[in-house]
Amino acid sequence: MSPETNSSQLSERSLYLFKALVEHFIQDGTPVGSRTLSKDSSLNLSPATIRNVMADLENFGLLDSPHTSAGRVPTAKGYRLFVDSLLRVNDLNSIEVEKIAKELDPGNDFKVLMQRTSSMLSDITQLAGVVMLPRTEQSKLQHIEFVVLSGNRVLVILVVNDREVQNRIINTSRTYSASELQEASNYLNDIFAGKDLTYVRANILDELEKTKEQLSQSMQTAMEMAQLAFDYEKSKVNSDELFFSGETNLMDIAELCEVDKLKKLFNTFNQKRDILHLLEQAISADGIQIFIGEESGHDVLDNCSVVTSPYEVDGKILGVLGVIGPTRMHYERVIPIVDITAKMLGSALNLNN
Amino acid sequence: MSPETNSSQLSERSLYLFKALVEHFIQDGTPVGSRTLSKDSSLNLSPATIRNVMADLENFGLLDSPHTSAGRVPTAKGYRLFVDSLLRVNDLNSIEVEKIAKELDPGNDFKVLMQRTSSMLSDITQLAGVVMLPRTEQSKLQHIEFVVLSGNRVLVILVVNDREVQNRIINTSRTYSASELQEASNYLNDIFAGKDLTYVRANILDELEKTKEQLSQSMQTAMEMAQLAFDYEKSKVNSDELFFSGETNLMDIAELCEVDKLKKLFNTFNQKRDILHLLEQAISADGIQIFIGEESGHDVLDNCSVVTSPYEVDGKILGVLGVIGPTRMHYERVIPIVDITAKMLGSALNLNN
DNA sequence: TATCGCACTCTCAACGAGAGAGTGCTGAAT
DNA sequence: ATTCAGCACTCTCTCGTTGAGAGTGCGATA
Repeated sequence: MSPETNSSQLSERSLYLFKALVEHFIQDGTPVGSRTLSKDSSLNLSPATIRNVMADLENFGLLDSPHTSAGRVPTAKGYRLFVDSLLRVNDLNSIEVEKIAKELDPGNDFKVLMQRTSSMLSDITQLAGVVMLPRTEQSKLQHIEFVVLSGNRVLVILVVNDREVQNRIINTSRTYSASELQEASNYLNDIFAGKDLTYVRANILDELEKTKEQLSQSMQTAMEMAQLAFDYEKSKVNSDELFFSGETNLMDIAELCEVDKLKKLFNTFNQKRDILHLLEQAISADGIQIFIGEESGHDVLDNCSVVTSPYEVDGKILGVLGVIGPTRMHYERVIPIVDITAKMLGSALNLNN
Repeated sequence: MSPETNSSQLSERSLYLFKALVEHFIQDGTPVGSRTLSKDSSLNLSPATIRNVMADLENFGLLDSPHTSAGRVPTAKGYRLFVDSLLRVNDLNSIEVEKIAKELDPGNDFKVLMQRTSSMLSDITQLAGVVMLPRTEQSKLQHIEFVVLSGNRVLVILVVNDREVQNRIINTSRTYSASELQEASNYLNDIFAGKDLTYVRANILDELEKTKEQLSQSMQTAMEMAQLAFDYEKSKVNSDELFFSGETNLMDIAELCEVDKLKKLFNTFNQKRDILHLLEQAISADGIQIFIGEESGHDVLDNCSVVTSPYEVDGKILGVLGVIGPTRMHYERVIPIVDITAKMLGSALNLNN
C-alpha cells in the first residue's frame, strides 16, 4: 500500500512547510528538525505541531529520517514534488545571461563550441557540465576529398552536414597520383554530394559495377577509394560525442565524497555509455527534464540529479545538454541556466547555418 | 650539512637491506620495522642490528619514519637511489608484450592510436597513462583545401606534417563559389605546399602585395582566404595534445585517497599545462626518465612518481608517453612496460610513414 | 662488532560517558 | 478538533581514557 503522492491530499500548510524544509536542506545539507523549521518558517507554529506535519509528510513518502534523532531529509519522491509543483524558478541575472552569451561565440567550430558550452555550464553552476551531440544516422555527405600521403596512404576528408569534418587514413595497394585522386573526388562529389551516408554506403557497389563496364580508369579509382573509406566508417564504433567538464566540482559535494563512490561515478563518466543512454532519454522531452537520484536507473547516480534540456536549430533537435550534481542542488538557479544555455547554443549554431 | 647520498659510502649489507626494505614497502605500503626486515631478509641478522643499519640509512637521507614508533619509509632520495642503482628490471612476460602489440594496431589514425596507447598503459599498469604529442613549431603545410558551407562560411582544411589534419571555419564578407575556392586552393598549394607554417604566415602579406599588382581575381581570393585562415591559427591557444586515461585508478591508492588531494590532482590533469611542462622536460632525455615525488617540482605530485619515455620514428623524437602513479609503485614492472610501449608506438607510427 | 634486553614513545582501536539534537506521545488549553 | 508545552527516550557525535601493539634507542654483554 504505497501512499499516494498526490499533493492535493496535503493541506496548503503541509506543502508550505515541506517546501521550506526542502529549501532549508538544499541550503544547509544537514537534516532539518522541527525546531529549526519552526523558527525558519513565517507561520508561527510550535515545533510540536510541525512534528505532526512532518510525520504526515514522512507517511506520504516525501521525507525520510536518517535515524531517529536526526531531522528529516527529502526523498527522491519529495524532490520530484518539489521540483514539479513547488519550485518557483528565478529569472536569471542579466549579468549571468551575458556571461553565457559571451562564451557561446558562434565563430568557433563545432567541437570547440560544445566544449566551451560544457565548461561554461560547469563553471557557472559549480557542478559537472555535459553536452551531447548524437551521431545522427541521417548524415548528408557534402564533400569528399583525398590527399596523398607518403607510403601508399591516402587521407580521406569527409564534410558532413555542413559542419562536421571527418578524417581517416586508408592504406592502398598502389600509389595514386594527386591528379588521379582529384579526378576521383570530383567524380564522387558529382554523384554522391548531398546524399545520405547510408545511401552512399549502400550504392557504392552498384556504382562500382557500372563503372567497371565503362572502364574509365579515374572512375575505377574513385570507387576503390570510396569503398575503402566507407568500409572504415562502418567499422568505426558508433560513438556519439559527449563533452564533460567540471567533474572535479563534484568532489566537494559532501554526499559523494567517499572515494569509492567517486571512483564509480568518474568511471561512469569515462565510459560515457550510461550517461549517453540517460541523455538520449531526455532528447524527446521538450524542454527541461530532470532526473532525480534513483529515477535515473543508474545506481552510481544515487545521490545525483541530472538537469537536461535539448537544444535545437530550426525546431529540429540537435542534441542534449545539462548539468550533473547532487540531488541537493539549487534547482531554482540551475534550471534556468540549463534552459537558457540550451536556447543560446541553439541560436549560436543557427548563425552558423 | 646535507649528508652524502653517494651509495659507495654505504656497505654492501646496508644497501642490501635498504633494497629489501624498499621492496617490502612497495609491496605492503606500511612502514617497515626492524623485526619485519629481520625475518624478511635472508641475512640472519637480529632486529637490533638492523636498527643500527636503518639509523645509518636515515642519516643518509634515504629513509624516514612517519613517527617514532612506525617503521621506516623510503624518502624521494631513497627511491632515487633504489631506482638508479639497486633496481633490477624484469623482462616482460611475452604474453604482455603481445597484448601491447595488439593494442597498437598501426591501421588507425593518429589520435586514435594515441588514445589507445594511453588507455592500454593505464590498463596494464593499473595506474594513470598519458601520451603527449607536442605541437612542433616546424609544421610543414602539405595541403590546403576550402569547402563552401552555407551562410558565407568557408571550411578550411589544412593537412600538416603528413598526418595531422586541422579544420577551421572562417566567416567571409561575401559568398565565394566552389570553383573560385578551388582555384584559390590550387594557387596556394602551388606556392606554399611543403613550406613551414611560420614561413607561410610570415609571407602571406608579401604575396598579397604581389598579387595585388597582378590583379588576378583568383589569386586575390586565395590570399584573402589564407589570411583569414592563418590569423585564426595564430589566435589559437598553442595547446599541445595530451591523452590521459585511467585517472580513476589513482583513487585506489591509499596515499592519495583524501578527497581534496584527489581534487587537486585531477584538476592538474584537466588543466594539462603542468603535466605538459613536466613531460616536455622528459623529451630531451634519451630513454626512460623517472620523476619521483617532489622532484617533479609540482606539489600536487608529492606522493606520485612519473615514469616517462620519449617515442621516436627514424631517430626523431615525436613525443613522450608515460605513467603516473604513487611513488610506491612497482618500478620493476612499470619501467619495462613504458619502455616497450614507447618503442612499439614508435614502430607503429613508422609503418604509417 | 653484533646482539640482547629493557625502558620508552607513539599510534590506533575500542570503550564509555556526556552533550546535543530531535522525536513521539500525552494531556491540557484554546 | 487544533495547537502546544512538557517529558522521556533514542540516536549520534565528540572527547578523553586506556590498553595493546609496534618499533625505537641505548646501554650492557659476549
